[in-house]
Amino acid sequence: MRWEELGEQPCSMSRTLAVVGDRWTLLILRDCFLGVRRFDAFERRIGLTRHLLADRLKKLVEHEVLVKVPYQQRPLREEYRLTDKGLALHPVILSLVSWGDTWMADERGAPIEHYHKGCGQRMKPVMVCSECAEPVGPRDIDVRPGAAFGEEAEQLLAG
Amino acid sequence: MRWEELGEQPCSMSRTLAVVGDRWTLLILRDCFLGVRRFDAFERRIGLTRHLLADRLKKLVEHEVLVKVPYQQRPLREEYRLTDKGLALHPVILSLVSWGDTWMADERGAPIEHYHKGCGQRMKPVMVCSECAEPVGPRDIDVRPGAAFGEEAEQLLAG
DNA sequence: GATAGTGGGTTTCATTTTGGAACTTGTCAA
DNA sequence: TTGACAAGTTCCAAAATGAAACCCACTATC
Repeated sequence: MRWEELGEQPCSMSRTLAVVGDRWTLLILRDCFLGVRRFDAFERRIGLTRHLLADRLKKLVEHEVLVKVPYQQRPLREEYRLTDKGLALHPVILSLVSWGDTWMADERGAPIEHYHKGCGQRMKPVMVCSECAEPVGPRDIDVRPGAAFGEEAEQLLAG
Repeated sequence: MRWEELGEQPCSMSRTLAVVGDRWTLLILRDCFLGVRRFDAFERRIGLTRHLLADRLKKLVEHEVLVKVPYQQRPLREEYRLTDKGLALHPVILSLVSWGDTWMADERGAPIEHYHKGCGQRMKPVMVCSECAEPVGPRDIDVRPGAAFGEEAEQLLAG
């Protein structure tokens, strides 16, 4: 399967990965959430080639995860900012970082610590149910084909 | 930067991506959470080549995200199961799927619906603070270099 | 007014990674 | 004896990546 086909699958995960399922893309987004906005800042921080950086940024703009906003005229210079669609990826970044903190830390502990501005304490993100606010684990969720996806989804679930 | 270097960065996100930052790997993990365990089931459902599937499964086993468990002798057949480390990736999968449900759905709506076994309702996952249980958004978190990472992290944050 | 620097790219080309398809191995069943 | 099944491995062409050089519009410095 190719990238293009991936986005056409009847699966929200495949469609999401068609947009962000690439190590560089996710590192770019991590930096966006830390406030990085300019081409050369991404390049220096992430250490990927200009070639790929240009390509990934273009794709993120096409998918409306980022927008180019001019910050100076003559010469025209534009920076990249998260859209609402992009900001909505926050839980993805947060859960990736949190897993790394817990399972990939070396003897020195987590490289970066997260503090919740609301309560001031050092925190970890926790996933809860939108309806009853209880934490949700791997065994707590029932997956059912969406209304309009009877057949296709049956097949997927039948694997 | 190469894959190998990625895992050595003083960044939990990089380290996580060194393990799961690949579209195939994440699709494999999605299926694991749906109960898929066998080589040929992954192959049929995901549509990737046996070649790559073997490679990705091997890496996931090396990183202790999956374990091989025999389910029959003569001929020896083994299946792949999530370890605790692997189960801990649930929030990652959930947040990826949830983003796709919201931002990549077509006119037919989400392909799969999630129901919380605890309360029986259709749900979305929400990220909250482990300390005060309030939802956390992109602007609600302060990021500070971990105790032992003063210099390295300063550099990263300075970008 | 020549020279160097900055920001944001594009081009070129060798090296890696993928995709596709066929082949292997151990075992059972017809 | 032939076929099927599960879980891989091997081979080769096509696509993606990494490294480095080049380009362009301006500004600031000598």
